[in-house]
Amino acid sequence: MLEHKTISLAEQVFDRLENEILTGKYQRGEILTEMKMVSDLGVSRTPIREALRRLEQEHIIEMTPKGILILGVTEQDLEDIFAIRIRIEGFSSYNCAKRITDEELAELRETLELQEFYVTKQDPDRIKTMDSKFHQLIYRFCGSSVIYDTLMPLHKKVQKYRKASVENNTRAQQSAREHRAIYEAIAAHDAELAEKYTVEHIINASNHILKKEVH
Amino acid sequence: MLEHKTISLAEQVFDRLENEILTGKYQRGEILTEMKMVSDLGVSRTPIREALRRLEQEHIIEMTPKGILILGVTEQDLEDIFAIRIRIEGFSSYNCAKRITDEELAELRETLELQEFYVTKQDPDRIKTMDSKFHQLIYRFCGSSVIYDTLMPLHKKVQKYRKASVENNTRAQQSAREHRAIYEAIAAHDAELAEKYTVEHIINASNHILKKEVH
DNA sequence: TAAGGGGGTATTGTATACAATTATACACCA
DNA sequence: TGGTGTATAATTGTATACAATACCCCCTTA
Repeated sequence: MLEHKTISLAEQVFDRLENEILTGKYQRGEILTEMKMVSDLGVSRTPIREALRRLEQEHIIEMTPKGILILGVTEQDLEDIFAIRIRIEGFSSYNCAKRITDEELAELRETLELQEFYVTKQDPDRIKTMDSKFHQLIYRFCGSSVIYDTLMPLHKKVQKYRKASVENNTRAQQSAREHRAIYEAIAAHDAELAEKYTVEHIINASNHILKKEVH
Repeated sequence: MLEHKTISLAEQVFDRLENEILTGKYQRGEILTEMKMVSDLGVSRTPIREALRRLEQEHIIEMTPKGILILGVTEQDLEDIFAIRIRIEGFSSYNCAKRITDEELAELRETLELQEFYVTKQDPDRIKTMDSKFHQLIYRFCGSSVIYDTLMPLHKKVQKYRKASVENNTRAQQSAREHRAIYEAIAAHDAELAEKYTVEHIINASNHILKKEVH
């Protein structure tokens, strides 16, 4: 029997607030109050505070006596995030290639094909969603919750900056091709190749998003 | 003026529970209840739950309808942790060497000298404390909250397994020497060397803790 | 005898009431 | 006029009361 785990309000509030902050709904330095969230979300302070504690742990907000200080993700954070991802995201794909199941592979493939489809349709929002999901699936399928917990927060924090990237059609096409190469390596269970292609992909994404591209 | 930030009960409970779990006070699979914690800690459920949400985010517990399920850190987790630390901890030291201030350097040095002192005294508990603090200071002084947030949880999760390591006097001496080399490189602001020595140190620690040492 | 349903209990999940702390504005004094 | 102390208001921090849910045991019945 499938256990249909009910999602608590605390969890829902966390997801929503995290998403709003990481997509740039609030400015860094802005201060909210818990009571404002109570009226905005229609939920009592208890689950809101449980969510806020987690957001504080991720260092994207700070709970101060004046209210909830929005920190978000700075450009400097972004540089550090990519410096780290370049060093470990390949390891994630390496492990994934070694232990992925056929069923998981099918889900990864479907995500990739949707991404390719939306690239031809030039639908940036959906491209972004599938691009992001592709990476997240690899984190999940690599078989290590430690890798997942390490990479997931870094990946999520790039959200706001990723959108501009996929709106560039040339980059969107290139990104899809790179994902295809990573997928093929994983499907062939060629760990070394999957790692190599992933590192190259993160380097390219980093260069594009950080606007360090050589002309 | 120094702002003397008062530490909330939620924060204190988090620190205490995290420490108890990561030092192995509870067995993996064991189930506690919030009410038990209320009577143990003399604090109401509210701050306890805020702490539990954070521990759940770190994947060292799980909040289930039956109670608080202890997950802790498995041997497999440990392997993944070191695989990741080998790849990024050098980067942390690299940055640290580049931007550390004289004041921070003094604190790092004092910690190292205490470690060396306790090694001669053969005091495993204090060796462990100073060994751990040395790494944590580098995370702090590297100037990136992203690096800090990434490495700190990984480092903390090794706690339980580190103790056995420092009780081996030969390894304790070697570890102190390695820290000394890292410190000297950082003090000389030689980023490349600091990175090199740090990677070697993590590899050695990994080999020793994971008992993969070549005989 | 085995399978399925129902009630009771223990637990977490949520809302609300109360306490404590902090910042701010303002008055007062040097 | 500047600084300092105090009172007040707004916010977070904590405790408690209430709701919902899942599980377990036992009873019933085919």
